[in-house]
Parts: sequence; structure tokens; C-alpha cells
Amino acid sequence: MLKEKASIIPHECGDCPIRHRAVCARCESDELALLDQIKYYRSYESGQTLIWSGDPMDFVGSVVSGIATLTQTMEDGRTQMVGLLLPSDFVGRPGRSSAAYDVVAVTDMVMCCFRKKPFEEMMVRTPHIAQRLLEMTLDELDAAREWMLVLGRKTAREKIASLMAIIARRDATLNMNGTRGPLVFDLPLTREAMADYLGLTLETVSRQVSALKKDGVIELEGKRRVTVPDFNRLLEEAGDDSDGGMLI
Amino acid sequence: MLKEKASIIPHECGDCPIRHRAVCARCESDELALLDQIKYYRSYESGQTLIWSGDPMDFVGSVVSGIATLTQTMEDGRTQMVGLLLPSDFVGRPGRSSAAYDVVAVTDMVMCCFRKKPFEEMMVRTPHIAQRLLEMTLDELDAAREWMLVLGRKTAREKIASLMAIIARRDATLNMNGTRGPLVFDLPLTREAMADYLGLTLETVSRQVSALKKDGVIELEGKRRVTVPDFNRLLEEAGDDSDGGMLI
DNA sequence: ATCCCGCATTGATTTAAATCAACCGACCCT
DNA sequence: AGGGTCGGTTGATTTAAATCAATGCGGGAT
Repeated sequence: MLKEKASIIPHECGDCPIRHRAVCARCESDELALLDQIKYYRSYESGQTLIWSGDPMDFVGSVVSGIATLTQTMEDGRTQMVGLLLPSDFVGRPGRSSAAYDVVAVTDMVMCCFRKKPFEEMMVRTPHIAQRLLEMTLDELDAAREWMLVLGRKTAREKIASLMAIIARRDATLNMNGTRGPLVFDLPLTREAMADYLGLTLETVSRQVSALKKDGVIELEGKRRVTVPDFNRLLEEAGDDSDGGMLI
Repeated sequence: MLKEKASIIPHECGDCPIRHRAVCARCESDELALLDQIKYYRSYESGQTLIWSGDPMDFVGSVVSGIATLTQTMEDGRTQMVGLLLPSDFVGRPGRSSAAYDVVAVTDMVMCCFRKKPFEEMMVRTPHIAQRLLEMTLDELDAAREWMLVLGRKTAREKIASLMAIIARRDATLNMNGTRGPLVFDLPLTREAMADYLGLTLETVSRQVSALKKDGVIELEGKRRVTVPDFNRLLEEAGDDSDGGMLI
């Protein structure tokens, strides 16, 4: 792995890839200029822990590129993923002094950070930021509740199918693949991370992925590249209303 | 059950029991006066479904008294509770036209409702409302993530203990029982509702409640009234850091 | 009283997923 | 080339919880 350390990647907000999806999405250009003054970029390597649960949190920020996980761990080591952070997702909670979860990079990533204090002050004066953050938080809450159904009531096979459907769907929206026909995407997670997301063991994940492949629900190229020949079939396997949850 | 139908219970906001915890908590008296103009009360009986998933939602509101559940149901009937609504909790999502979950009263209840349109308009002009709603939504998201750990990684016994701990804790904060010594509270949920919350069957819930009782972790008076002689013991049984999650 | 009905408990058996364990293959590093 | 590590697969066995099945019990209604 070539570790060219491009540790500071300055952007103009104007051509920021997450400009219209992140917490700044609703900001006018004058508000953006203010944010611009307090922002700074940080990059992290795959595998790095950005934030440890319980640590003081002196910044918040947006994922610009790459993927991270939010996880909770019990004393005996059992871990549950509670969030998957994709580009434009917000990290940290204004008004909270210490982190509630571990945040771990699963790919190399770049974050657009704000020191917490100035950001909080700005939030009070800039309703557009609070409005957008509310909207994003409500979306996250919906996603969390969707996952509660997956974790509490679905079988291992349905869980895997649900995860595939979610990744396929977000991949389609992120990359604007409005295409009919087979969906192709890369799993951003290891089998173990998938297990932590789904409340399973990695062996069960491996078995159920193999089973879905054997049954033609998915096709695999290597261990990470997935093709879904029939998205509705996948939704059926996920136990979802086969049209209630169409793309977008 | 005496069905005296006190269907309209007018309150002045000034002496509203949830005044300082609900979505209006941060409002100044002039803002409160505006809310007062668009609010109305509705009451529901235990067992009544306030809102069906998928239905158009033309109001939002706050639970004034009583308890309701938020549930998701799969086609084959498997159901998962995804939220427990207590006094001061907010129902509905500004900006969403149809309900995403069933909302069911588990006791008689009173709601303080706002028609969605006027409420949304008011939110734009009244940052105090949006700020408070953001805060409440972030809290709910934390609670949902806590539940994801419970659902994904805890054993049946730990799940029951976790639920008891949560109910005990909220009962203590709601009723200001800052008392040392044994906690006493009533379970607001049937065994089946507990099962739906925890991703278990009602038989397993019943067995594990009996087991916790046999082991002296809880005491039961009838089927609903619970005494917790040692809260730290309960937290241990829940698999929680035995002091990380103290009251408040 | 007696008959329900909804809620709850308890027991016997089955089963889905966890656990324990071996092994594979790709990639990296001396 | 050889050894090591990491991520992944597959098999055998165990186990926690689900399922199937009775039974208990308290509160209305008749």
C-alpha cells in the first residue's frame, strides 16, 4: 500500500464533493464563508481509530471521502456496529463533551473538521446549519430504527440480504446509477465488520453469503465485488416489501 | 375499566406537566403564546392505534400523559418495537408526509397536537423549537443505538435486565426519586410488548423474568410491579458497565 | 357462582446460529 | 522460496432461544 501522505487536502467549499449533502448543504455563500474560516481537513488511514468512546471530543465534522464505522463495545469484547459513516455524514454531537462511540476508518478517509466551540456558537447564529443537522439526524434515526427491525426480527439470511440491499441502494444514489439492469458494487466491509453490523458471527456471515450466491441471489467476483442480477429478488430475500423500498 | 371520556382536557401551557421537557421547552412566553394558538388536545384509550404506518400524517405533537409504542411490522407479522413514547416525547416528523411506523397507546393517553403545516411554518421562524427538537432527536438516536447493542449482542437474560434498568431509570428521573435504596416501579408493557421490544418471544421473556426473580435480582408483586433491591446488580446482569450508566 | 378471555407461566422438543476447529489462498516481508 | 499474517471458507458439534403444547389465574360479564 502506497502511503503517500497527503495529510492536508485543501478544498474550496465551492467545489467540495459533499457541498450539497452535508451539514452545510443549506448554507448561503456568506454563511459558507464563515464556515470556511473555521474548517480544517484531516485525513486518516484505513484501520485507524479516529475517536475512542469516552474520549473528550473537541471537534465535529463531515466525512468528505472514505468510510468509517461507529461501534459500541461491551467489557467482554462483544461489539455492535451502530452506524456506517459515508461521505457527507456528520460525526460528533454538538453539546456533548465526550464521544459515545468508537469511530474507526474502514478505508482511507478525509474529514472536514470544525472545532466544537466555534461550531456550536455558529449553530446558534445560523439556523440553516441547525435545520440541516436536524434533517440529517432524523434520517439517521429512521435508519437506526430500520436496523432495529433487522437486528431484532430477521433471520441470518435476511440480515445479509438486507445489508446487501442497503449498500446497493446507497451506492446507486451516491453514484447516480439510475440504470436498470444488474447492480454492481463493492462491499466496503470485511466479513467480521458485516457480522458486527448484523449481530452475527463472521462464520454465519460467510455461510449465508455463500448460500445467497449458490441460490443465484447475488454473484461474487473475488470476495468483495457483488453483482445483483435482480434487485426485487434481493428485497424478497431481505423480507422487505418488494416494492415499498425502491431506489431513492 | 371506567370509560369516562374526558376527550378534551384543556391546559394552559403555563401549568403543563411537560412544559420544560417537551419540544416547547426552550420557548419564550411570546413563542409559547403562538404555539398555544395552534395546539389542541386529543385523548386516546389504551390499545388504540393513534397512527398507522403509511397513513398520511397531518399532525405532529407531544405526549402529555400516558405511554405509546412505535412499532414496525413485516408482512408475515413479525413485529419489532422501535420506540417507547413517554410523556414529553415528540410524535411525527416535520417534513414527512406519511407515517413510517405504527403508533399504539399502551395506556390511556393525552397528546398535545399541532397541525403539521402551521407547526412547520412556525419552526422556520422559531429557532428555539428547531433547536429543542434537534436535541431531542439526538437523544432518541443515542437511545436507538443503545438498543441496537441490546438487540444485536445481548443474551435474553441481559435483554430483560437492560429493559428493567431503562424503565427503572426513566421512572426515577420522571418522578424525581433521587432516593437511595430499592427502586420500585410498574412495568408499562405486557410480556408480549416486552418481547417485541427485545426481539424475543413472549415465552422467553416470561422465563427470564422468572429467572431474574428466582436469583433475587428483582422482586415481583403481581405481574407488573417490580422492586429492584440493588440497582448495580441489575446493571451487571444487563452487561452494562456497572457505574458508567448511573442515574441521570 | 360459573364461564370466559386475555395474559402469563412452565414443560418438552426442535432448530438456527454460535462455537470449536481445521484449512485455504492472497499478500507481504525478509 | 519460505514463513507469517490476515481474511475467508467449510465442517462438526453444542447451545440458547424458538416453537409447540398444556395449564394457571385474575377480572369481568352473564
